[in-house]
Amino acid sequence: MELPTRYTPADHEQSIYELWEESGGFQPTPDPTGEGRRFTVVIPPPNVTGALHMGHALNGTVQDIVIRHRRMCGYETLWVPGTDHAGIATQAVVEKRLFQEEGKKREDLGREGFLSEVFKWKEEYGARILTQFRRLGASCDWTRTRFTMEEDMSRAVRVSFERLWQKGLIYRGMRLVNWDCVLETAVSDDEIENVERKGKLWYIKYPLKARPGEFLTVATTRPETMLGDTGVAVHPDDERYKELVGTTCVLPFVDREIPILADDTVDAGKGSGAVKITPGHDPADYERGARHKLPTIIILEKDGKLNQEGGPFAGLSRELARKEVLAKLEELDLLEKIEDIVHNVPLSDRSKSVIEPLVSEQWFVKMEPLARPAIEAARSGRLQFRPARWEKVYLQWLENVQDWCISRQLWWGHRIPVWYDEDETPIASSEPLEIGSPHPDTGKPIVRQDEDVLDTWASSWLWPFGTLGWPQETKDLHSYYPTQFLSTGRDIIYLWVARMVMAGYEFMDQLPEEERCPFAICNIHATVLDAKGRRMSKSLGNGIDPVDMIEQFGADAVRYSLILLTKEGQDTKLAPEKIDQGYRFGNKVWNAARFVLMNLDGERLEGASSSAERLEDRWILSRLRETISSTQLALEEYRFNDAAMGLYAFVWNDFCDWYLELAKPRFSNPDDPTGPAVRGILSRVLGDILGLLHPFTPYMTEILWKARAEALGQGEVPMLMNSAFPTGDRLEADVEAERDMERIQDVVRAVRQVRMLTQIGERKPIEATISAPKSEDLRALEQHKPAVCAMAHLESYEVAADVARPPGTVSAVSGSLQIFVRLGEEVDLEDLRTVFEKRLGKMDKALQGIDKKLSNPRFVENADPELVEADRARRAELELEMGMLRQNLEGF
RNA sequence: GGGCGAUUAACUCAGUGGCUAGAGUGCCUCCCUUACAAGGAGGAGGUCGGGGGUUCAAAUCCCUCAUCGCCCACCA
Repeated sequence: MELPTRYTPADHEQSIYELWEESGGFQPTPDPTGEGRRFTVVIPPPNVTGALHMGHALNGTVQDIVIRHRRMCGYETLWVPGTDHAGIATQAVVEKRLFQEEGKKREDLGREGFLSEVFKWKEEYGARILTQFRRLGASCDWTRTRFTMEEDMSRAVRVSFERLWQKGLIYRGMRLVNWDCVLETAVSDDEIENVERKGKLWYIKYPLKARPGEFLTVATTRPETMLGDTGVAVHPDDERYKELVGTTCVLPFVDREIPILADDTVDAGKGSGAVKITPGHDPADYERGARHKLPTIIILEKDGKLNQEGGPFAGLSRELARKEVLAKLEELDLLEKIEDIVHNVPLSDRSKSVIEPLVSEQWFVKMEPLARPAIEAARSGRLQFRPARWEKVYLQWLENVQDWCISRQLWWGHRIPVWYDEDETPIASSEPLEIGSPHPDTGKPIVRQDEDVLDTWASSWLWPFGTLGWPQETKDLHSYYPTQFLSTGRDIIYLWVARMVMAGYEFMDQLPEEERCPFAICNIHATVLDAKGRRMSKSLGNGIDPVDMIEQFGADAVRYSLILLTKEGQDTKLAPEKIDQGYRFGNKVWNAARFVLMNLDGERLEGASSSAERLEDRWILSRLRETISSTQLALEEYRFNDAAMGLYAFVWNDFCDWYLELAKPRFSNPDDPTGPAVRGILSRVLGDILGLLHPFTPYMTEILWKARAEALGQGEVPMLMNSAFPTGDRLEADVEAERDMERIQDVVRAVRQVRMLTQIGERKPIEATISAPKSEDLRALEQHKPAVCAMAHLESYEVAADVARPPGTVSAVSGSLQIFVRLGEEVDLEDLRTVFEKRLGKMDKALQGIDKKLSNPRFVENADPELVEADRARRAELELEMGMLRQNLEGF
């Protein structure tokens, strides 16, 4: 196979992906060890409205790394893909499009007609994001792709609802909910966002009933809601108002007499110290109203217009009503003053419109009983968060959990499986009830099904087992539940993660307690920000499209860059040029592989690891062993960044910069007897590098794997994806080789430094004399002359335990080693002197630090003896090296 | 109001009690050396946000302040 000098991802990615998919490797295959190890991940189902963004790309990469790694380790792996119908979001998108393109509202089409429009839309766009996941290289089992609105999932939702109903955990009630006036539905507390905005605080005078001409002033940011007031509250200890408590005032415009009462939730320091109570339209007032048994008056229609309770303002929109109310108050001289303030305004996540708290009839789930086992799951360690600090966030929400408003006044979603008879007696049923059939409890004919649909999370919380077939006892459910790893963003810890855990414990009760938690690890990935540290968003237009990046740099580069940039859970600022780092690394691997392969020539190379003939061979194999084991450990512990950084350093610094360079003269010389050995080792190390990198950069490694097999004359080999992850089984740690190699690197670097700083020239052949007072250094340098000479471009050198500086030479110093290099006539030593002086300065500082420690008896007594010994040795070394540096500086 | 995270080289980030505090990018010098110039070699550059404390020893642990960001909170 001819490999171009640059890696060109676009030429390979699609065909490689097809090969993977056709191989069946994305589908689970039994653990070959017979131990039955399984590893399951369910994808956080992206919204069908969505397109891949950087958060998805990062999370997709993380999941794919885990899955590919476990697959290569022999686990029976399954990664379940799918999409979420995302009730509100999708309905809003389709409604908007319908209105813009055809000028129609959903009511014009009717429920059936509208739903078929949404399904059409879903068919057209729903798969797009999954296609983009494929481009990323995601090794999902696409034969198991699920959608939260498909029939099986709908049934799962109905069954879950019925079960909660039977346990008495579902109730219907008039409650204050967050109302989205644009989408005309209730939304949950978790779907609103408080945004700080400039506003005004209006001070309104309410006439006192018993004292004509006197007023009680209340302050409000929402004057129009006064039409729904049914009381005024002051703090019980507030001297200003004490005597008014128990009396009444009269609400302007509607002439309602409302009581003035004392409530200790009132903050006397805020506003006027008196707060109007609007139980129908304010959460705090709802509580106060209930406490004091005040009536609740609802003044808004579903679309935000005032109803007949608005009196003279009936029919106006809430915005207009506010203006009119204020104008009228002004006219009546009831407006005392106006203050400018900054306050929080609740906005709907979906429509971005201001939420109106509104009392309405909704369905709720009692959450406290469901929360208990979910809390216990985290406390007991059965569920672990990565990073661990997110556990606190999870627990805090669960411990203060509010009942869940699960009804939505939408059409796109799972219709609430509740039917009513002619007396409006409700009954939940997992099997749809026919109109006219008898009500299971009352026997009276069923007349209608509830109009509302369920919150979208009422289906997504079933995802980890619903996708595996629940409520049926399928083989998949048996085999793959519970899952091992879930990775998602922090913004849905409450919305989704906590609810999935609750659902797992609640609905998987056929399993023993310890197997119900839907996943063992919940990984909260980093947030990808723009270059300025802002969230990427459509409105800011600062998003970086992963698909663009994949097209420009390749999927491997996007994956590797994202992992290099995101130390576990730490947010990252991303700019397109940062993807370049991943590409450059890929290109480095590509070229290293190309170089190795062009020198293999179809030789059969076996037993590479046992034929290490030279120091560098032993060294690279020892380094390889260390890299394999640290990568394996990091991946087992979900430390992706550590793994990627470690591989980066091993491949680039150890393998390319040193081993390949040392290998060059050996196989370019046909007479070199170590040629076969070096080729064997190169092929071995390359093979393992490809295996280690495969979870991170699957495409490129797969191509190179095939090329390697060809170069080795192996013919058809299994794809890398389906091959075993490298193990260091046949490798041993070689401490001596690593130590010797370090000395050699020291010498080479020292010579290079002298060459550069004195402008001898990097490659000019020179001779050297080395003083190596330590016996092991002396041995190493005598033994490994070819390596030193090759890398430092020395013709030859002499080495002895103690050598005086020969005349006409300058010396490079490294540790206890001194390398004397013969210089030409006119050489400028200034740069070298500067560097040596600077180094001396640093070393002197270090020496002082050590002296301070060693002269302190408490250190010598308390510290680890090994540490003290190390410091003594270090001190001796420093002194020696400094002495040599000084001597040299004198000679300059 | 409460909680969490961040603050280390010009930039983006590693480093959680003990080597002369590291990497990538950028910068300076040299090199097209037959894998890669999207490369190689060498170099410059940091009082680790401020202050206090614990310790023989602090970028690292504790307290406090500052700045930035995120989340939660009845937000009149």
